[in-house]
Amino acid sequence: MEIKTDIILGDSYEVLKTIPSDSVDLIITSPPYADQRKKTYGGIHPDKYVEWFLPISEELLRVLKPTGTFILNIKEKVVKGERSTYVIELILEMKKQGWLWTEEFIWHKKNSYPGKWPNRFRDSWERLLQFNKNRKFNMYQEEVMVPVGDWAKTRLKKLSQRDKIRDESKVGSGFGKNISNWIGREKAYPTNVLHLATECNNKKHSAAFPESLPEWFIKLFTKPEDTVLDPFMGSGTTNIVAQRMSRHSIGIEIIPEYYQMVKEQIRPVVLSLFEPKEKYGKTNNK
Amino acid sequence: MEIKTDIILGDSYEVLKTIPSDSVDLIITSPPYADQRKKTYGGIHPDKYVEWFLPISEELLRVLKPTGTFILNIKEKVVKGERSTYVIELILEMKKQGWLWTEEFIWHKKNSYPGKWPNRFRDSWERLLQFNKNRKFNMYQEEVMVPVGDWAKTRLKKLSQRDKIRDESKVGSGFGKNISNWIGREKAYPTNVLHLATECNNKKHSAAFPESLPEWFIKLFTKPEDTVLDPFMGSGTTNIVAQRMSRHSIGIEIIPEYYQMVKEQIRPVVLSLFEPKEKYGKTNNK
DNA sequence: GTTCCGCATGAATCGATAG
DNA sequence: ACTATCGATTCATGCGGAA
Repeated sequence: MEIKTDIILGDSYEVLKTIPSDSVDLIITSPPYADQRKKTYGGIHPDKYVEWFLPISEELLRVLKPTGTFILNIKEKVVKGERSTYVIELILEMKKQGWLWTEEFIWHKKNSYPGKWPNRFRDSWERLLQFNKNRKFNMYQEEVMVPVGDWAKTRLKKLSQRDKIRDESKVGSGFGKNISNWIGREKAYPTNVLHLATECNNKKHSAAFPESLPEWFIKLFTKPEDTVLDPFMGSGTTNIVAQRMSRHSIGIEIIPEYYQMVKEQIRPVVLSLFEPKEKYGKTNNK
Repeated sequence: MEIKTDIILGDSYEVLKTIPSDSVDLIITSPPYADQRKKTYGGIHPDKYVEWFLPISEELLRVLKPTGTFILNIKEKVVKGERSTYVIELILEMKKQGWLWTEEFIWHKKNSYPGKWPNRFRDSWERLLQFNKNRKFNMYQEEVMVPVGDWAKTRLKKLSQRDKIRDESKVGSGFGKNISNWIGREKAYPTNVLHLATECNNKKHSAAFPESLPEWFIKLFTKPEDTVLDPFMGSGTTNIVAQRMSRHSIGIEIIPEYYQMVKEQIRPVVLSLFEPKEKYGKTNNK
């Protein structure tokens, strides 16, 4: 079996037009946010964002298989003290195109960008909008069930006490948590809130998500040898993870520097296929 | 100093019209969601929801002080496998009324409703939309600072060793009740993600949100003797907390049973003021 | 007086069945 | 065809009773 990882240099909209209809199982991307990353993408003004994105989402709707899923990582920026509305306007417009707005996951960024402002706190979450073509789509829930170890850990952190306190607290009785409730349990289904830390080890690229993010959705929505697409590849996280997980993938990037960087990162992995199996090896240097 | 807690029986829109303009410092409410709580509130159809809410938000805009804040707790339900759009439509319409959509907090509900479905996970978050009249508004960030450090780790270790631990804090992430316990430690500002469990408390009536939720926003956006308004009072959580925190408050409720229940819960607390101090006594029987 | 175990119960959602 | 109701699924939490 050979996994094909197609890295394409060019404008997203133009390249998408060359991709066959109904050929992609999962689209996962983090497009340039409005007016962000000016140096690299030129920055799209918040007022023009929807207008700019709609032709692209139209093409994405075309290339996605009927059973496929589109995960859009996005967050509105603050303009003049107010949250912009381009994201929610985009949702409404994409529905008009025929997309189903199936779900909105929350990505809780544990280590959010530091800073202090007089009238707001640090922004530590982003939207992960799930869109589909049909009500029926492929979803492999068992693949992302949380194993005991991780689950118990996260629970333990938030655990308060095993000793109850009745009335000295304002909020009423304390927690009487029964440890046996989770010990011995093997797996549980996750929820629509994802707790992931942002990775800050990629100095070159301006806005990349952690590998665990595409990994989670690739596990959830695809099987090996399915095809994953990232129309705004950036540092190529999606494609690198997809290849490691034996999924075909396509990455589109307009900036030559990023394109080159990903190209070089992909190559050694391909070569390693001719060597003894090394599924999750350190062949790609992240 | 006497704290006034006004519990009013009646239709929200009608009662709001009797409240003076620019008189409220904080509005925090959780209106009946579309098609939810049918048994008690009749249920508003998703398609009619915006239309139903807009006259009310118009009045809320009038009664709020220029420096005040409106916190709206809401979440869209799933209809035919898709998320409804009435919440995002509401945001757009409220902006047309003159509201500023300042921020969106996420309430991460640790104990979300159970269930398993082929195409979605459990919904474990809700929106806490912040609206303002002006870009400048009152915000007392220091009041909600949370302790940082390794105390959680230490406690975790003790816990695993089955030592006796007394912990009056609700959770370690921004809603500790006895923050004074941690004076001397370093403190940090919270983020816009709140971690709270829903309270499944009284057998009779379920509270819309846990007490720590209004408590947090009351601390953040008001000072003692300010006025808090909840136009959909329900079980009166907001008003009970406001009174305990020495804020005047107004609660509006259309269901006589809830109205009566809150009335009875408020009275004993008021009376206790004439007795020796009993700040966090069992006067309110939750 | 503490700790542990069992159990009821939710601002849920889907699919099937009934009018 | 379109709404109304019901059963099944699932799990964190609070509480009562037992060890």
